[in-house]
Amino acid sequence: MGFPFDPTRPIYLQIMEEIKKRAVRGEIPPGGQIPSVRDLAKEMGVNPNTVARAYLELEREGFVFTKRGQGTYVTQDFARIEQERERLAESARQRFLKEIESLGLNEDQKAELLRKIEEDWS
Amino acid sequence: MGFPFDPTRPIYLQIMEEIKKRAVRGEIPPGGQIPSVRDLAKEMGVNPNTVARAYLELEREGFVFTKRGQGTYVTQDFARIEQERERLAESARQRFLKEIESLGLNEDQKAELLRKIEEDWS
DNA sequence: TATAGTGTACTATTTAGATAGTACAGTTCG
DNA sequence: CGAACTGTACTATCTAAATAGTACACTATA
Repeated sequence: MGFPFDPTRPIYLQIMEEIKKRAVRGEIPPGGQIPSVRDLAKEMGVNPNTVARAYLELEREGFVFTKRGQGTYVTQDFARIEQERERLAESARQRFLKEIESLGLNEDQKAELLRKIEEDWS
Repeated sequence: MGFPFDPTRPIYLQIMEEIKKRAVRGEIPPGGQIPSVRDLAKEMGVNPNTVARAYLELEREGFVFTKRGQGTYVTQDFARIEQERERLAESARQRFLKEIESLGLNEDQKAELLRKIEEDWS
């Protein structure tokens, strides 16, 4: 039990990211129901209030919607989910480039890094 | 003025990372003095106490040392700095791989990502 | 109709992070 | 010596995040 949270970042933000990833991976289909706040809280080992906050923010972003008394569901807009996948991939790429750039590596070191990534993906 | 901090992460951790990056880039040489807590606080627009905490943690890690009444200095151990560069690059790479993996991209999408990175580095 | 499962709205408490302000001891240098 | 720097050590206050507990309105279903 217990989700591997990064202790240096707010849990509710990490829950938001996890829900988005599950939808982007297709683990939850468009219009599909996400776990109830109580279930996910138990699954992740956190307080239900924290999950509720994550769902509230996700709804404000329009990524999920709620049916009162029934549950919370991922948006039915498939393009919205694809857009999220693209956005997450793009920000991961930019964050990586920025971090590497801040280290001032030389060409050889960058090439070596690239080689390792290719190795992982081949 | 004002350093571009990530509001979702503790400032003192980001200051620690910034000091390490400056040393890794060679901006501060081995044994070189880092800014005084008051100067860096002014430069970054934060409270001196926050910078002091970052320096304290950096000293616990052995990355810097202090001379009472004089200042704080980056370790003279060049290997220690190189090790830090390697560690930061490696963790950036792994974080990137993990993030991409969590999105469930297909081979084409991964190849496209790789192409963009190569483009940036060529 | 009762029961269980939804989201949601509270209050209260604790903790970590950040700020503000003050103070002090050690060092350097004019 | 004295002034201007260093790091460091306090106290106090504020805020965001997280927890715990309770409660309520809504919905589906046995």
